[in-house]
This record gives sequence, C-alpha cells and structure tokens, in this order.
Amino acid sequence: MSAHTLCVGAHNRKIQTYHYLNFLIAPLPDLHSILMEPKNIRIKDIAEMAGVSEGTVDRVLHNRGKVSKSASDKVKRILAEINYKPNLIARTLGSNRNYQLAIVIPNPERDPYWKQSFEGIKQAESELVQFGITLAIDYLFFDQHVKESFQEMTLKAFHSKPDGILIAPLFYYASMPFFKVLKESRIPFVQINTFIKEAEALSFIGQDSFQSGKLAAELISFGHTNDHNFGILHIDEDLTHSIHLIEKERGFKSFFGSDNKERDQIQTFSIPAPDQPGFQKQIEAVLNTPNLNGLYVSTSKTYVVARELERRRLKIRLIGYDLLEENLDFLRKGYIDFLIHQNPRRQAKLGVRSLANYLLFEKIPPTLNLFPLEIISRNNIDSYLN
Amino acid sequence: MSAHTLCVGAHNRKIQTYHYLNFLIAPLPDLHSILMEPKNIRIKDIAEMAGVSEGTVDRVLHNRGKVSKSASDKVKRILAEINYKPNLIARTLGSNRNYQLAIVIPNPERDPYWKQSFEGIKQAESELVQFGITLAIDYLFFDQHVKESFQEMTLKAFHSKPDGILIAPLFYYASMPFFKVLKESRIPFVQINTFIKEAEALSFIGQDSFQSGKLAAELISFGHTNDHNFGILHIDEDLTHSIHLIEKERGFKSFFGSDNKERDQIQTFSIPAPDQPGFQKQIEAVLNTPNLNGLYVSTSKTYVVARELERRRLKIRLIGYDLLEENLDFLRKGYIDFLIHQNPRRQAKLGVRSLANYLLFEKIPPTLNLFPLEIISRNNIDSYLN
DNA sequence: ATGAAAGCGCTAACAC
DNA sequence: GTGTTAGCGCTTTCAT
Repeated sequence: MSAHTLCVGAHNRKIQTYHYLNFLIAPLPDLHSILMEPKNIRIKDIAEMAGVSEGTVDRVLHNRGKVSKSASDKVKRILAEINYKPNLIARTLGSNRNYQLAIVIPNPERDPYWKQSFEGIKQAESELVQFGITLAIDYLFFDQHVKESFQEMTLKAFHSKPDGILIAPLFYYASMPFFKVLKESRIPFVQINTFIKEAEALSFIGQDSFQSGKLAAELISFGHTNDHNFGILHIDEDLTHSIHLIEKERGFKSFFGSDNKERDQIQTFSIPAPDQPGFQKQIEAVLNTPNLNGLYVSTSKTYVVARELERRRLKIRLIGYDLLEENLDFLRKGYIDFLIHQNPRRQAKLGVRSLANYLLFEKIPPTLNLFPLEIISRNNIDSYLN
Repeated sequence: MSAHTLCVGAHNRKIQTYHYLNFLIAPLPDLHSILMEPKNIRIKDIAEMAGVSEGTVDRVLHNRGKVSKSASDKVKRILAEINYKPNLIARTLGSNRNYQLAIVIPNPERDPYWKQSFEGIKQAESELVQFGITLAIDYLFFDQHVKESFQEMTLKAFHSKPDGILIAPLFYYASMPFFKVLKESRIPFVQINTFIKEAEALSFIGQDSFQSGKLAAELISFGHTNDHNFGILHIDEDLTHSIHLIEKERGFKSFFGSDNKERDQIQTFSIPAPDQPGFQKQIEAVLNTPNLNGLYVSTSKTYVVARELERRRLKIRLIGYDLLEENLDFLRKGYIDFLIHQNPRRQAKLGVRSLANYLLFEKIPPTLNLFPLEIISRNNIDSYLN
C-alpha cells in the first residue's frame, strides 16, 4: 500500500490535501534507517592507524620534513589506501595565516570595463572575509595606454612580496620580464583578460579571442543573404602590443575566409578616441564606406559608433563588447544588435578565488579557464543585469 | 625616485630585464608598513565588552532564549554598534550538525535534461563535502509525465523530515497542497525550473519563461525582412499543468504582437513524442505548413525536429533549448540556429548551495534568482562546454 | 625525529 | 539565567 496507489484517481485539490493531512498524523516510515555514514577519516585516525602522532602525519602531508623514512612510509601507505580528504574548513581555521595579494590592473576610475573587474575583486574579497579568510590585497593600478606605468606597477607588485598576484598583462613585451622574475621567485600569478601563453601562469581566466571574433562574424552576417560587406573597427587602441585584439580580428576574418570570396569584403579600420583630434573625420570616413552592411567594434567602446549612427539616423548591423551603461542604451534602442559579454566582473572574481583556493587549500586551478562567449541582445539583457 | 622614473625611456626588452634584476638586489621598499588590520571582532571580545560570558552572547545571537532582558540589551547594543560578522568557518566547524536534504526532481535516467540537474546536485554535494560539510541527501525521483508519481515523491520527501527541500514542481496543482504543508511545518524549500509564485518558496531558481519566449522570437526573426510566418511547437507535453511552457508561448507571441500584424503569422502546434503513434503524421503536417519560415520548440527536444529537417534536407530557422548531446550535433550541422541554454546543472547546483547556506549560515538567498537567458550558436558552443 | 599541547572562533552541553 | 568548558579537525610551537 504505497502513497502512489492511494493517490491514483484523486484528481482534485480537496482530496489531495486530505491525503497530506492523513500522512501528517500517520506514523512516519523511516526511510533513512540505514544512513551508512562513512564518517570522514581525520588526521587523528591516520595517526592511530600508523602508530605515530598527529604531528608526524601533518609533517608527511605537507612535506615539512623531519620525519624518519620508516614513519613516512607507514603514513604514506595508509594515506594512499584510504584516500584521505582533509577538512578544508578545519584547515583554514587552524592555520591562522594571512595572505598578501597584489592586483595589477588598469585604473578602474578611468574605464568602466575595469571598474567592473575591480568590483569583482571586491566581491570575492568580501566573500572570503565572510568566511573568516582575510587577504591583504594590494591594488596597483596602471594607465592602460602607458606602458611605463604598467612596468612601474609590476615592479611595485613584486616588491610588496605578495603570496600571489592577479594581473591583466595588457602589454605583451613589458609583461614577459616580469613573468620571468615571478617564475624565478616562485610567486604564483593568475592572468586575466589577455592571454599570454608563454607566461606560464598558474591560470589564465578570460575568453578565446579568436573564437570571439568568429562569433561576431556569425552574428553580423546572420540572415544576410546579400553581399557581405563588413568592417572591423578598433577604437583608441595600439595594436602593436594588444594580442587579443589581433586575435579577434583574425577570428572575424576567418569566418568569411573559406567560401564565396568574391562577395565578401572585410575591411579593417583603426581610429582614435572620440576626444582626440581627427576622430570626427575618421569615423565619418568609416561610416561612408560604400555599401557597408555592418561594423564589428573590437572593444567595449561600441557605444562610440552607436552614437554616431544615431546622430546620422543610420542603421547598419553593429556588434561589440560588454555591458557598459553606454552600450546598454544603444542596445535597447536598436543601434547595437549584439554585444558579446566578456564578464570582467566574473573574470576578476574568479581570479581572486583561484588564488585564494590555491594558497589556502593547495587547490590547483585549471591552466586555461575560458569563459563562455555570452551573446547579449535586447531581449536577454535584463536577465544578465539581474 | 620611483620605479616609474627609472623605467621611462627603457623601451626594449634587454633593458627592461635589467631593471628587474636591479630591483631584485636593491633594498625593498615596504609598501605595506601600515596594514591597519581591523582585527575581526570575536564573540569573546563582545562578551568582554558587554561584561557577560561567551555563552550569553551566543544565546543572544541565535535567539536561544534564557537571557535576561538587561544582558540581552547590552549585547544587542554592542552588536549593533560594531557590526559583528561571525566567522562562518568557525561556525561550521563548531556546530557539528548534519543536515538532511530531500531532492524532488524527475528521474534523471529518463531525461538528459534532468540528468544535468542531477549532476549539478552531485557537484554541489562534493564541493560541500570538500569543505567538511556533510549533507545527507535523499533523492526522490518522479516520472515527469505521471502526476501521481510526483505526489508520491512529495509525500516521501515530507516524511523523511528533511531540514530542507529542493524541488522542481512540474505539476502545478499537485504542488500546491505540498507547499502548504511545508509552510505549516516550516520546512524551507527551494524551487527550480518551474516558477510557482504562490509557493512562497525560500527561493526560486530558473529563468523568466515569458522573456525566454520573447528572446526566441527575436532570434527566429532576426534579419528576416520578408514575411514572419513562424510556428511554436510543443513536443510531448501536457500544457494543462505546465505553466512555464504557456509562458514561453505567450512571450513568443508578444514579440510579434504590436506592429505589422498583417504580415505576421504565428501558429501553435502540439505533437506527441517521436516514439508515439501519430508522431510521423503530425510532424509531417507541421513541416508542410505553407511558407513556414521557422519553428520554435519550447523544450530541449529540439533535436526531434532537427532530425526530421535533416531527413528531408529542409532548412528553416530552428530555435530550441538546452545543450543536450543530440541538440549539439544539429546545431553544429546548421539545422538548429540557436539554442537557449537553461543551464539545469547550474540551477540545481545553486539550489543545493542556497539550501546549505541557509541552513548552515542563516544566509537568506534571493527570493527570485533568475538566470541569464544564454544564447548558444555554432560559434560559441564550445566555450560553453569548457 | 617525534609527540604533546595550545590554539583558531564558534557551538552546545552542563553545571550552578 | 549565566558562566564554564569541552569539543570540531587541523596547524604550529615547543619540549624532548
């Protein structure tokens, strides 16, 4: 006589409710009589099994040395057998160590994109504090257009002798010697945003720029049955050291590469920031490209183009990056068709978490943590802003 | 004499490297002399400040009663002043309580979508175990097509007397009495997947179905300059109790609602599962709809349509849900244009985490946790599969 | 090289 | 009502 049979045929609310009440007063069948708790093994247990003290087990676990071969062997064998899982909570409580982190990113005050990264770091920090983990975080902000300021900050970061570093290595060549030094002094670091393979970072967190460009190409040409005449536009960027922008461009072009070459025309433009002399003339020239069907802006400065389109009441496909306030406006108005979300906030948050987990729990993060390429349109934007 | 000035003008790698070495042997400027550690306040400190014992403070913190008004007042005032943040890690270590959870979801063995949910739960569980938190989880799987089996499982869940419940309330009417009982017995529960407002759950985790339908409409018609002749297709679903499918449908239609009524034609179809009699005839009829430009499948069974399209070498816009293996194939081949990702894995994972945080840390989750409506296409799919 | 013991901050049982 | 105290599992220091 199971609940099932009882319920069959009871198809209206009244009767169902009655059933519930029925069960409330009925004796409760104990469905959990056999709980089979595996009772987690503690260091103490291992010590007992090996006939040594807790201290010795701990020394073996952490390779702190000062253990005789025989003792070490005994412990290690047991460890292998039982698949010991340390209680991480007890671990952090026990070791009252404080860790120093250094964060090297562009100044969040000067760029909304990096503002979001900064917020992500703050978020991760307060999360950790909640759990009783206190990291002393040192912020080194550089000017993303001045290589020397980047270099200065890497130096400062290094000299603060941190236990770990989170860095956005926007300057390729200026980064390499820093990474080399970090490697030598065995300071773990996580890189976000810009992927530098040779860095041999503990972890890279960001997106696949090539694929990102390819995705932009798919979106810009989706449903386009006529000619493919598109432009890729870099705004206020020095391409010589920005590998990830070059990658985006490559990806974008690769999408059109294979077939229908005769009908595809992809052009690259590079223009200064809107407050720079020459901007107006150059954006004018770009927008006046004959038969231009769409533009792909390689950074979050997409709104710059949207603004010009609006001013001219011009409608072409426009694809760009990131959920900045300025971009959202134009996305809603229809001047931007799609944004690809790079999620700087989550990148940074995860970066800090990775470092914390590594330092506190010896948990090794994935070498490559590629974020999803999130497509944002007018109708899912709100679901992203939660 | 800052690092900055030293570096200016040093524009090639050699010299940069030299700089680093230079600094390595130079005396290290201590940038962290004033660390200003706020030294987190402990219960012990509060006890001292209030001139009471730790026990009393604890009783006040947790409303355990047995505290004189005067003592309680003193403690409360101090608490308010200093903005006490308990050390959550110490908390879990200290209270060695074990919590019982009950999970009520469709059988993961019979549906790949729910398989992913199940995996999310497992993931959350193992994460928690890692941290020394052991939840005893009770799985109650029901048949998503049989209301009675759902009812049976809710009863079982209730009788296991859990500390919290995670439930996918697929059956609207059958859910209500259960929620009522849960409310009466003050058992907190989190609902995933299907939103039932009246449930008054601790938290709902899922997507905005209406908006999801609207997004599908945007995607299905994007770049379509000609007629809008689209169909919405429910496969193997009993709409009478599936509010969220009805919502999707409403959202989809609402997108076309306002303007250009004369050129838009939106039809609704409902067909049985592919292994049911009548399927072939009915899908045939759907695909033979004159001038059909696209189909929107309301569930993860999108591949069913894609398969039929492939068989007929037919290409129309196809939008559907979720990253099932079957769907991915057709997305890559181009028979599916976009998938909207509902992320069942993350929904479930977060559900368990919410319950755990609530029970262990008294952390109240958001009443409404609406997930982003993730758009998946051929070119970002890999970034989602990581 | 090894073991004993004192914490880490909080909980909960137990005297008074 | 209130204070004291013994844990929770691990780290770390200090004798030995």
